[in-house]
Amino acid sequence: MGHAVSSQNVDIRRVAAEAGVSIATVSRVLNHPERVSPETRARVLETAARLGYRPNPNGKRLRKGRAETVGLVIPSPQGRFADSFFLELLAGLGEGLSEAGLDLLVATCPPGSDELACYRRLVEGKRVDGLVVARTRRYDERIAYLLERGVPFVAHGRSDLIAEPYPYLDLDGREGFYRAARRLLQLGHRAIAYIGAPREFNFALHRLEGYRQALLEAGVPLRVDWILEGDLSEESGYRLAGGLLEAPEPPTAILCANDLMALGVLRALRERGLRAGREVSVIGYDDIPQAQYADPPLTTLHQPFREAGRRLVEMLLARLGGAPVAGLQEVWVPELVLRGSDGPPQGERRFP
Amino acid sequence: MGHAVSSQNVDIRRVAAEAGVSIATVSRVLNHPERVSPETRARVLETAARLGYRPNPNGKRLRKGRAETVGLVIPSPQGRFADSFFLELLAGLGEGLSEAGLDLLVATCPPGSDELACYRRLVEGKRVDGLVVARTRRYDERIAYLLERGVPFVAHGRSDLIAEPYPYLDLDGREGFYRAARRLLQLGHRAIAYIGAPREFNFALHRLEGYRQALLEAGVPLRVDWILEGDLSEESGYRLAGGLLEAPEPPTAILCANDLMALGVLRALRERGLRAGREVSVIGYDDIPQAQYADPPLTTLHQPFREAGRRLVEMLLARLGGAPVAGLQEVWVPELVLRGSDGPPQGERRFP
DNA sequence: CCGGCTTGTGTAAACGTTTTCCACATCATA
DNA sequence: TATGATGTGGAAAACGTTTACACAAGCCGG
Repeated sequence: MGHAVSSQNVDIRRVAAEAGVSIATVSRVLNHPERVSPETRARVLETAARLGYRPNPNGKRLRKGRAETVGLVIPSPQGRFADSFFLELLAGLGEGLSEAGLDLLVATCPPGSDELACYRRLVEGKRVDGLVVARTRRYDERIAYLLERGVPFVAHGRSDLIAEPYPYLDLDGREGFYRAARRLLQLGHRAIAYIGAPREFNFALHRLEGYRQALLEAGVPLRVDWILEGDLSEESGYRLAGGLLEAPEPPTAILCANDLMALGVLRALRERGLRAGREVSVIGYDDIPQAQYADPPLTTLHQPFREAGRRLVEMLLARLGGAPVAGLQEVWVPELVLRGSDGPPQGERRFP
Repeated sequence: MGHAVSSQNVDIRRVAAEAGVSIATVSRVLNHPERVSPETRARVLETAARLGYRPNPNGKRLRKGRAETVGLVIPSPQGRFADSFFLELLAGLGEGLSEAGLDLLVATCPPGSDELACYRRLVEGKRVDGLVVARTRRYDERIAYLLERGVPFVAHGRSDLIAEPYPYLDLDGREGFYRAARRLLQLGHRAIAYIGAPREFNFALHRLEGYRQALLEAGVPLRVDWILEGDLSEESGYRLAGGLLEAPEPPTAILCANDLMALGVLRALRERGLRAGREVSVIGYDDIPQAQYADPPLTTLHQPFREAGRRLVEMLLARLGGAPVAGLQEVWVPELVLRGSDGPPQGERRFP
């Protein structure tokens, strides 16, 4: 009945005194309830609740030698931070972690500073028990570092050039773009260009590979002047699309390694009076929020980032619990969501 | 010369022994360098560096009774998380905090759960020394709670219904929309509609007030059927714009309380074959990344969230240092950035 | 030449937990 | 009734810091 007390500074000692037991017992009630008799357990729980007792995390952390915290480093680029990926991931991570009673430590890495230093600060400063590594690169020095130090972590995305096994959850860009390209081929397209991502990123090669495979299977020869590399920005999509469209023989479809570049392509089309989904088909990748408000709404590959975040937490928890890496490698297939930016090619069209 | 040692478990005792001093001296060297003689200081620093010593934050936190951590609670709505606001803010906070040697604890608050519980967990669980409160509401129970408990915090945005003073940094929505409305008036518009935000949010009233003031000063009577309230989503902008445009006497300009709704308005216009910036002018608020890629690019009010984040850290630091609230209340004026979605009204136009 | 002040360092006591012993009942069993 | 086995709870030792206090040495002015 007693309502909450001014829980200003109630520690385990206070609870113990109030309940007429030793602090060890209080601790046991909270951490190993089965090792204490039901009567005392009930009594302790009651007084703890009455006093509003919350174990001080720092005492706990110090004693247990753990941080009870998981880290995430977000690179924060110079300009606008258009990247909702991290926010979605964050939501998933946060939900999963709070259920597990762990804290989430977020460090942002300013553009200039080297990223690895941020990781070092968290790891060597014992601020986290484990980490989530996002946006993996082809050879990812962060992963190499964490493996070398034996720090538990999970990666969102693979890093193909790292031999040693580690836990990851990846979205299958190869399969995704294989499906996207097949969609275009089935619509009748044969002149399909590809605007890719910097080779540094691991996913860049996977996506390109999906595109190649689909075309080769369909007997469509690859054209080297239709395989471009952007920097993932809207601007670069716009620029590269301009080049493609001005060429004597422009493609009838353009596949983009991310939505931002696809939006740039849409802009380039609009400027030339071309309609996406009619004269030229465009497919993106990521399904960022803007995609559905684009004109026309962008056909793209959806990646369930929030769900990925939740799953990553489960995997990390397993890893922290000592589970072997073997069972902790997953690849999900992104879903092709059809909107308005793709359609059958229009045979008669010709533009300079 | 000696290169880094296997810094696996080097604690202050180890450094002390190696340097031939007591642990107190090592601690002093690190925390109060001036209280130790230059010679020993140099010797200790050298050995600490050689051993790769990093003070264990948990020991420190326990002893000092502080968490050395600042908290931020991000509400994570159900659907897509289109809100780059938090990411920008996060970047600013992260940069500022890491300079100050503080950690940033991010908690995400799932839609169902009550937000206050998240704050309570952080505060009463002694997980943070201070908090940043974003997206303040007209009467903000989070602020009331923090004030009541005497927890240091800074708010991004004001909460008008709270009497007691507290530190905040706000963007002046009144002034912002006053300027936006004046811009439209100067272009010659007289039929200006307003799509606002839920009254629950504090900024909603400020923005509306700016709109009203500008119109009243210009002698333009307010029309109640032109003052609408959306829910900040693209969808609601689209829907409300539809209503405005179908009316017998549609407005020539629409002011929106955020960019997302403005994008919805643009979509509604496109569907009706109307061009934003020609037949109807549209101005948004926030300058989200999508704004510059919209068709046409959206004229809007820019809010420097990252800079705000940095400043908020400074303010919070001052507050943690015991500075009085008085000097910690700032209001910045957002900047009107002209893009393509506004223009002079076209007198002869009429549509059903 | 001595009391007091300054300067530099060491000793030891916290900070609030968890956990490893141990001690003590209680109880069934021989 | 002695003897383990079992269950329960207490005492105390960590975990790695910071800091109040004590102490020794050196310096100063009287």
